[in-house]
Amino acid sequence: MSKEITSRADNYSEWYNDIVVKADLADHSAVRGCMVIKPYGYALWENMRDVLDKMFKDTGHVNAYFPLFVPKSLFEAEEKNAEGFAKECAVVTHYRLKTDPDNKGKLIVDPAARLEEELVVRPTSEAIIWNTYKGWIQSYRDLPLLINQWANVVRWEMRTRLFLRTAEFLWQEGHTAHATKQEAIEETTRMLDVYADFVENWMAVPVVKGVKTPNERFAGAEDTYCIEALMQDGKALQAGTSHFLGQNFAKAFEVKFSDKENKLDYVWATSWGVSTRLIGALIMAHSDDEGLVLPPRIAPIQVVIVPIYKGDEQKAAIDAKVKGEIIPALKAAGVTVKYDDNDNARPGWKFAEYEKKGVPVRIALGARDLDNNVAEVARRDTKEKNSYSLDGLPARIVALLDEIQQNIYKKARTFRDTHITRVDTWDEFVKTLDGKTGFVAAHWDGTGETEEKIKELTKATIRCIPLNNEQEAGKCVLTGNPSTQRVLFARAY
RNA sequence: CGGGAGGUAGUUCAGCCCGGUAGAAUACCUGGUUUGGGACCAGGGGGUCGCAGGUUCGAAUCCUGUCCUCCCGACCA
Repeated sequence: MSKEITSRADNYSEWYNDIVVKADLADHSAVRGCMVIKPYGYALWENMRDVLDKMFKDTGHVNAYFPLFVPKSLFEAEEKNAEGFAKECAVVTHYRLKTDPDNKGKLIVDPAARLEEELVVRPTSEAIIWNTYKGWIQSYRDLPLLINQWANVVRWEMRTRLFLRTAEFLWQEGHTAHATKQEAIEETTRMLDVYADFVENWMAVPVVKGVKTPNERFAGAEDTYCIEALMQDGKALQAGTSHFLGQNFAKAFEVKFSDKENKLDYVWATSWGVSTRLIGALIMAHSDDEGLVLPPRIAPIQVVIVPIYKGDEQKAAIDAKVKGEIIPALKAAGVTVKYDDNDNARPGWKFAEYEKKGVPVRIALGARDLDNNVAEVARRDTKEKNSYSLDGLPARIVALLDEIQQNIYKKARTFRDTHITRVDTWDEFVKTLDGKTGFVAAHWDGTGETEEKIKELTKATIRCIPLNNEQEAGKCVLTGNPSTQRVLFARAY
């Protein structure tokens, strides 16, 4: 039945690709490393975006839009940031094409149209934004400046995977300026909390909040906070980051403000972002060998209704019930519903199709059901089917959607919790990574050298130092040097 | 960027070694019968064989280049 989708056991990578393509989320494009997000996938992104956008606005942020291009001189102003991204920047060098004199009908880059200064296609927007903020901020009265933008960015990746790592992707980036260090740090953690709230309560993906080690930190940041999620194959995925940028960008772009005492000081900055990568996380956290499994709260279609009938008479009776009563009631209850009465496809085909696409609830309604005043309700997460009375059906569906949301979160949560393994020896460390997989909580001596060595030996990186981490004396799992706390290691996407 | 595999109908693939009028299944269209887990019968339409060169009387097939995809590495603040 599900022969179209490679099973996870057979080939996890292919399974992932199959889900993306066959659930109609996205396609490869003619451009290397770039994807086409299809309407169903984009609808999912729009739902995610709308929820996040509201959360940002509820925490005082406003949206704006900054240019795609960053002059190279601006880009290089904050040295560490520029260095960090240098290897993966697309660069615009010319502004004109012309007809190839040697090859009619073909175009070549016009060598006479070279730009005096190259333009970097933004891999992130700190540079252009801080250059702009310089003109917007004079006094403490202009602060805090709380701006977000929804945009595309380009990072020239060697190896790409739909949603997880593409050369161009969609995201939001928040860029804020504050009068005090304390306030900027509070903003950083506030937005981390917003991300965790969204990913756990809307996407139903449990996350660990933590801080990155200096090695894994955003280039140009003082501290990088992150939320880390665990995928079904036991690999970790960074689902969002929030950076405390200190005064690095303020200094690089000369952004000063006068405080109440009329003293000049550099402002304090944060930036934070989540991207279409979240869709990759969503897929790998919940989906199964039959296809996508979507949490009801962000599913583009929450309920699909499939009529089962013989002849026009039965169809008319079902139509009347569905269009006249069920759909209006569901819509009134805030449920997104699709009635698929397309006569070209048989019910069985539709069942398989909507399972593949991860629609949380399916209602099948036939003539027999009408006689009994019931409907067959199937849930995507457990594949259970039950008949429910048509009286009170909308309320039952609303409750069921909520149950599904809770259930898939719990399932992912249990998987995550049982895949955090405390280990104290190198032997266990390696065995856990290779066998059980998941997060390994181990002592680390705090040095970048040890972190590098472990990465080299096992391909595992320190995903984060969890927030409010328990302090506990121990010995580094690799070097045996003293350590004060355990950190989370994992192989990661 | 290295190593391997691949690109032929909307899709999955055969044909290529050994050059000679482009194939199957499925999807699609028309008509009919159907409809409770991927329906059936009959008829029909659809492909510059990724793209560009070359060899040849003749290229999906041989040669060169190039683009794209997949797998494994390297890379990934």
